[in-house]
Amino acid sequence: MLRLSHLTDYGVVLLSQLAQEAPALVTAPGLAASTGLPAPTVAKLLKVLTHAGLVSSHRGAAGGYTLARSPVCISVGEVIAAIDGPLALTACVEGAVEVCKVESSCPIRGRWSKVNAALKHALSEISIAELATPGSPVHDMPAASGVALSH
Amino acid sequence: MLRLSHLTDYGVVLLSQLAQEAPALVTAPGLAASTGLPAPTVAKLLKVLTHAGLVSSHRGAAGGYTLARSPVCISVGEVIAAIDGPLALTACVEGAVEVCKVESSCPIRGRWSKVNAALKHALSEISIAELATPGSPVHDMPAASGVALSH
DNA sequence: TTTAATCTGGACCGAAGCGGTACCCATTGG
DNA sequence: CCAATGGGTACCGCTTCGGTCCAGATTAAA
Ligand code: FES
Ligand code: FES
Repeated sequence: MLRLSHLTDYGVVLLSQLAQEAPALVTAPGLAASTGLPAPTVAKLLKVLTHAGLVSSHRGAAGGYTLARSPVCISVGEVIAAIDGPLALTACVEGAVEVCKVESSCPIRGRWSKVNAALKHALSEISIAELATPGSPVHDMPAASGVALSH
Repeated sequence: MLRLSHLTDYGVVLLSQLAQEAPALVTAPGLAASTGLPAPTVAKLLKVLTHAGLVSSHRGAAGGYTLARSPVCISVGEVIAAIDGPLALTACVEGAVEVCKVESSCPIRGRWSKVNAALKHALSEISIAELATPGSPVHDMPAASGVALSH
C-alpha cells in the first residue's frame, strides 16, 4: 500500500539519531540501544548507509559511525534511494530497468514519469535535519490538500 | 522499493482508457482488449474501482463501465488510495492503524507525517486527465531537482 | 418468456519479496 | 598479541501480491 519498507523507516531513524548525537562517534550496538531497534538490523542498515556514502565508518577498536555530511544536506529521498533502491513507481518510468509489458497499447505510455518526478521532488525537499529537530517546519507545506486520500 | 503495486498501475491505466473513450459504455473484456491487460485482472480491478466510486457500472446485457466523474476531478492519489489502501508511509503516521514499536525512544516520533503529507499533496495535484491526454503539462513541475535519487 | 450478455462477490494458490538472523573475515587501537 | 568493532555474505520463514476461477445476480434484447 505504498508503504516504505521497514528497513528504510529504520534507516531514517538511525540517521536522525546520529544527527542528534552531534559529531560523536557511535557504535552500532550503541545506536541500537538509543533507538530501541534490534541490534542485528541496525548493523545491517549501517553497512548499507555507509556504502551509500551517507555515514562515515571508523573501524577497529573504539570505532563507530558518524554522519558523512550535515543533516541539512541529506534528503529523505536520498535515504530511501540508498536502502529501498531508486524511486520508480512503475515499470515504465524513465530510469527503470524493466520494460512495461503493455507499453505498446497503453493510453498513458511514459506519462508516469510526471508523477514520479513530482514525488522525487517532494522527497528531495525534506532533509533529515527537519525530521530530527523538534521544532522548525522550515518548509511551508500546505496541509495536504482537501482531496480525500484515506479510505 | 517504493513501487506502486501492479494492480494500482493498471487501475490508473484503465481509468485513463475510460477517459479517452469519451462517455461511451465499455465492457470489461473490451477494456482488456484496448489496453492489452489480462481480462480477469481488468474485471477484478473494475470491481474495486466501482466500489470506490471512481467508475459507474451498468449491469445486464449491453452493460459496461463509465467514469463516475470528469477525469480532471480524479486525482492519482485517489486511485492509489482506492486500490492500494490509504497512503501511510510508515506505521507511525497519523491515520495508520498499527502502532510503531519503537515509538517511545524514537528520535523523530510523529514527524514522518510531514513526509506523508508532502507526498499526499503531490499526488492530489495530478489528475487522471493529465495522464490520459497527450499534451498539456498543466502543472509547472521543476524538473525533479538536482539531488540524485537513483542508484 | 426465454436467452444471452454482463457485472458481483468470494475463494484459491503459486511465487516473489522482505525481515530477521547467523556466521566468519578484515581492521585497528591498546 | 589481543580484544573490540565494522564488513560482507548467505540463509530461511513468513507475509503479501498477482493472477485465476467459479457460482450467482441483474438486465436488455430476441
Ligand atoms: S503502464 Fe507501462 S506504459 Fe502504460
Ligand atoms: S519510526 Fe515510528 S515513531 Fe519513529
